[in-house]
Amino acid sequence: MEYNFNEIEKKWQATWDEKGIYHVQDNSSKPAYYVLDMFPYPSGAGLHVGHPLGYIASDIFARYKRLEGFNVLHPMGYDAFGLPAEQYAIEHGVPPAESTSKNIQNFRSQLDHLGFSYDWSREIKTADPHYYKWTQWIFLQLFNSYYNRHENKADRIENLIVVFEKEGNKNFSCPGNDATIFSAEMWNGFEEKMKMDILMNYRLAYCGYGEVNWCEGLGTVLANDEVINGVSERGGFPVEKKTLRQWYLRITEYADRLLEGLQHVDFSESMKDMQSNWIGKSTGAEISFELLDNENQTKNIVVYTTRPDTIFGVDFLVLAPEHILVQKIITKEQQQEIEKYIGYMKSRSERERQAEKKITGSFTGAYAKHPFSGNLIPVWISEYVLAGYGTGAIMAVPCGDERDFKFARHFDIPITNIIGKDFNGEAANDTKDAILEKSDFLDGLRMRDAIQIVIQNLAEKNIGKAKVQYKMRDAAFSRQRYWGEPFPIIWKDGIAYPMTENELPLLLPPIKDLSPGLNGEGPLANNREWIENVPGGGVRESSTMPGYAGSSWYFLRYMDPHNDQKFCDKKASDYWGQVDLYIGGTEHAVGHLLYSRMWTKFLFDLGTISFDEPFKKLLNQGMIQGSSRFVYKLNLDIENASQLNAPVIFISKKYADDFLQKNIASEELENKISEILKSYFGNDDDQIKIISKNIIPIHADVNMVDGFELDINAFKKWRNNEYANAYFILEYDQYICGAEVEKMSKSKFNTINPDDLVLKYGADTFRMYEMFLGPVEQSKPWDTKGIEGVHRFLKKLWRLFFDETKGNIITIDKASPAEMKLLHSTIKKVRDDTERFSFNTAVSAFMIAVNELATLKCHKAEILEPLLILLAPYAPHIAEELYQHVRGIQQKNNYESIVDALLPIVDEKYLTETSKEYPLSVNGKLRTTISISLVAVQQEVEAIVLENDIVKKWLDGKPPRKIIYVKNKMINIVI
RNA sequence: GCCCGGAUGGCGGAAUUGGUAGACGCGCCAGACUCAAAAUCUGGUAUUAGCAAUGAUGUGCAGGUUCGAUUCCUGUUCCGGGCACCA
Repeated sequence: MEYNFNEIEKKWQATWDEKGIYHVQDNSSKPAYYVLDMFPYPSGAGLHVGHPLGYIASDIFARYKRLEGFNVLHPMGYDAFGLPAEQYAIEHGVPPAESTSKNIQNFRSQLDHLGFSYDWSREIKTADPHYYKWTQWIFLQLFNSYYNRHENKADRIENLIVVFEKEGNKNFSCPGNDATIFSAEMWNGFEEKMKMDILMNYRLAYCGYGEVNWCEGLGTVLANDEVINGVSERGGFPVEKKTLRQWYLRITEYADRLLEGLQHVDFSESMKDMQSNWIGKSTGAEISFELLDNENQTKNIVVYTTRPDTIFGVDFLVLAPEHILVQKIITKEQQQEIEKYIGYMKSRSERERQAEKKITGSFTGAYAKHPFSGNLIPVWISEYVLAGYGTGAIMAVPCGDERDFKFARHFDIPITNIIGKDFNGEAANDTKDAILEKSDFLDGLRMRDAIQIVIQNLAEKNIGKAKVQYKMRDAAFSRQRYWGEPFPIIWKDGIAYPMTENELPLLLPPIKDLSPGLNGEGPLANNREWIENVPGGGVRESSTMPGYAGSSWYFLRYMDPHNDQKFCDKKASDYWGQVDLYIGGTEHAVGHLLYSRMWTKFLFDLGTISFDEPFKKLLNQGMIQGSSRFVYKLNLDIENASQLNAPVIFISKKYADDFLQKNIASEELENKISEILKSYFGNDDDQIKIISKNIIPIHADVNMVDGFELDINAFKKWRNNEYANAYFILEYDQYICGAEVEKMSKSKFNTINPDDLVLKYGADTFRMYEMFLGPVEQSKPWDTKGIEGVHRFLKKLWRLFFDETKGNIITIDKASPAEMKLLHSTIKKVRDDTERFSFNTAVSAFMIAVNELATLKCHKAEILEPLLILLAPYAPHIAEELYQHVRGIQQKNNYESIVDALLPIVDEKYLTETSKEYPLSVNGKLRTTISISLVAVQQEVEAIVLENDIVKKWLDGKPPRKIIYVKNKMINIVI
């Protein structure tokens, strides 16, 4: 009987499905465990071998936990809203709903071939109204909430209104605008519109005007993390700043908790670093500098600094060019120059400013007074100060800050040195450990220690205060797009009114025209019927929510996916709790992971769930890169090219490399080329003059290349016989391709479709091979070659059960101690490895075990049955097939799936030996081996060793200099 | 520029707490079976000297700590990822 993996896998997938074996209930006497994959965006390209890596890892772990006796929640769904479907609709006229559902079907069938244990009854799609009803509901909760800074949690906006009516906002400063201050009487006297505008500045989901990343190419606004080097992540269109009405999430109110929460989750250090860098907390002080004003009334410039200790080293102030005060403080003499500078600055794109860091700036003519010394300090403007961070103004300390130093140098501003010999006059020194000089009351203090003293002093004089700043901004939450959740908001007289819960879901209307609306509005704005069809008057919000809206809470929905009364019943979320293991790529480090952490904290604040971190442990799978192959096409520029077409010639790697390096063809290559030209042009070869030639590497489909050797016949047929008549210059009778590791993508012809591999080797082989490739967390290029090795292993396993001629060879003989030892050491190794996510070494352990059993000719059910259960998470189909076979042999014929089996446990008694040979070394140098009982304690070991004849001889009567080390592995004597 | 991670045979990688470096797999070499091929099996495979036993060298590079370092420390080079005028 042969290992017919296709048949076996089909059979068991159908059986498991039929019996609903992976459906889990929300209550069980078993402990709960939640294993989650980052759900995919169902792109049209389908799955390539990179996608399943994380899914396989999570499936192994879910199955493993199930065998350990846990009630495991392991669901899957689709992040179905998003830009690509809309782009596709614009280009091909297929409605996004249609293409998305087609892509989902395709994804599903690909996933099904791999034998995953998802509970598909819990499948969710973010574009499904039953789902986005609750996305809209959560948005309404955010809209109807503010952040109570005293209690450090979100609270209903009604409660804030009650406070305003009683005492104004003196205890609840406005997060959207510091300058908003009012008393109870003022509040009660405000018009409705005024009140709503003020409340908008408190809401956790709010609408405001702000500079946004506007992408003309996509006709929409992008989040910071969707912009890469000044162009859009998708499409690569240029992105510019534009002021637009936008919805935002006030995530900055959660900055501290998002930072603090990182200490309680098991994320990799680099992931935590990325998040905390993104949040970018810095502590420092705001300091107010009084302006020495000429005409207008006196104004203050408030700067933000993390280094108040350097206050006496301030040589000038710098404002961001966009700073509101700039226009008010410039002197007549400087007016022209400043305007020229601002004009210049506006001409510079974001990209230019990032690319070339020029030192630019202009003097305003104004001076400020130093808060302590009273010295006059010139005020400058410069683009290196950002309007959006801190107060948009800084105090420049050239001796301590590199940028300030360069600026001072460039504009010949005298530099004050407050750190003596620690400043060499050539470069700034940002140390905190220098002793301060020329610093009045700070003289002689270490800078580090001076910080608090300065802040205290400033506070007493009421000219400054300690201040914490964050780099993170509020998250832009609206898109001028069609394919997203509509906002449940009605605009009436410039006021945003939330819809009520029972009006949800607000359905996304099907529309044909997806072109952008006027004035930066989305496509929905063109659908007047929908926009204006509002009972009670008003118009609907025309923008839609961004891609991350639906993905910020989906992990909660899986716990209670069909509930139409609540987004998730608290009983269900209490039972399942946090996601125990979350697997996905690092690319979501600062986007999705930060937003879902915020939403979870918010829902926790509302009391709707009992945990405020969504993911207990995060495992980042590495990317599987493509290993691209190149062929080298020779471009010939020949005389009379108008009449003659040059032949298409491909050059093997050796010659091409040589050519590309030296930029000139070797004699050997020249000869080969002229040979081809001769045969191509026949007798006319005298006429052919090559003017120039160069080589262009082009991607060849990796599926036509074996290792590095091109299958020339397949290549000729490629792309409708495009190169059917091409010539090939070979090396050693082979065409050798160039290679490079790149991201896997269709356009690079380096994608490998898992379906093909599953067909050829089976899902079990594929699963194990992806794991065997290396640590899950590591990125690595795909290489199909090694898959044979894993496949051989499974065939070998099969032959432990079936012989080609004899058929079944399983026996119910008693196992020998050696066999038991092998079994239990394998159980131990595999369990340890699986628990620490070292799946590659676990696969190795299986290989060693099977090799050993084959050598021992061990076909005993007693050994093989537990081994199969152990293997089931990795290779579920073959394990189930053989397991049922073994149980049949043992006459346990009632069907019980291996899925319901219990994982074998390690019996230490088979692992311990009574004595062990230890290597014995002298001064680290291996000398001999010595047999010592494992139960011996340290003193005994010493005695045994010292009694050893050889050792005695070495020691020559003298005692050893150092104690003997036994570390379960070796013994060493130091003399 | 800053932060984080990494570097081990021809290749992917292993070495879990400082303790016999190179497990396992690929590839390659030789052999068995076969008319032959495939499949399968057996042996070999870091470098170097040697017929061999064996010796020397060896985990990017230069040092250090230690009886002993792929592992810890200092410096340095290269590669990958993230952030980027954040005061």
